[in-house]
Amino acid sequence: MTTTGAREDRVFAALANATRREVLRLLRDEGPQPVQALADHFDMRRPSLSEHLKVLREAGLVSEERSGRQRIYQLEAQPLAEVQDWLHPYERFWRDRLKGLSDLLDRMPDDGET
Amino acid sequence: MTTTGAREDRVFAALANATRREVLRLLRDEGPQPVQALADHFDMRRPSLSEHLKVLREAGLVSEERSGRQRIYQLEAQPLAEVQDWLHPYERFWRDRLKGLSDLLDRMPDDGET
DNA sequence: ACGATAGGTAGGAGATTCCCTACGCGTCAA
DNA sequence: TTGACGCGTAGGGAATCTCCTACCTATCGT
Repeated sequence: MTTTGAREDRVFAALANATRREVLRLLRDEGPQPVQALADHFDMRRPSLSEHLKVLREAGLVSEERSGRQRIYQLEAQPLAEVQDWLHPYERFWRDRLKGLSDLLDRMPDDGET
Repeated sequence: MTTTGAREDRVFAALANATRREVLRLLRDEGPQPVQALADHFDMRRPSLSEHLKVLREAGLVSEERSGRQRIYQLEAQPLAEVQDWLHPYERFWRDRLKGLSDLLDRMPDDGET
């Protein structure tokens, strides 16, 4: 119904690469940009960056808008909102855990396992 | 400074697989379990699942605790908290954007793309 | 029309992923 | 001790990833 898992696969896989995460950061911090401006930040040939942009596009994380002979890329944050939704059911876990842990450590000084 | 990106690579890569995400969900919803109990949920040989567990371990997403000849796996949510932290600077983006979008959709009923 | 510029696509090399079948190691029950 | 059980590791094969060097199309300036 809502998820085959395939969509999330794409988003997470897109995020599993430092270059692509840096592209997202650049688009977030510096706004929409053409490919060349992005490419200047990387030690990589432009066609390789083009493929990273393709991965990001197919994950829905960026969109392109043609402007003359340039392609202006823009951040599309919706898939990231979905990641946050996915994360949500785990939230109580690290809350409970960290809170309970510090609590525990506070009141039982005997434990000390490896 | 704080990140080479290598750690985040591992976490995102670990999450970029439906089997591994399902393992995390099982550990979250059903609590700590030995490998065999997890394996029962998948159409996959046990050694393959073992490798998925290894990936999750190396990403810090699960921990194992030996109990006799069993290995009890447990969810470790801290890397997910780090993912949420990573997500945070993007949050304002989808807030702004979705608000503007629903606004737009509300007042232009003509759209109808393929 | 011509050359330069912006950027995507083709195809290939090397690494990595994801599954498999063997097999090895430690633990429990007899 | 012998065997069965729980689980990891070795090694291999097909697919995918990530980079590269060509090369192609479209647009701009002259």
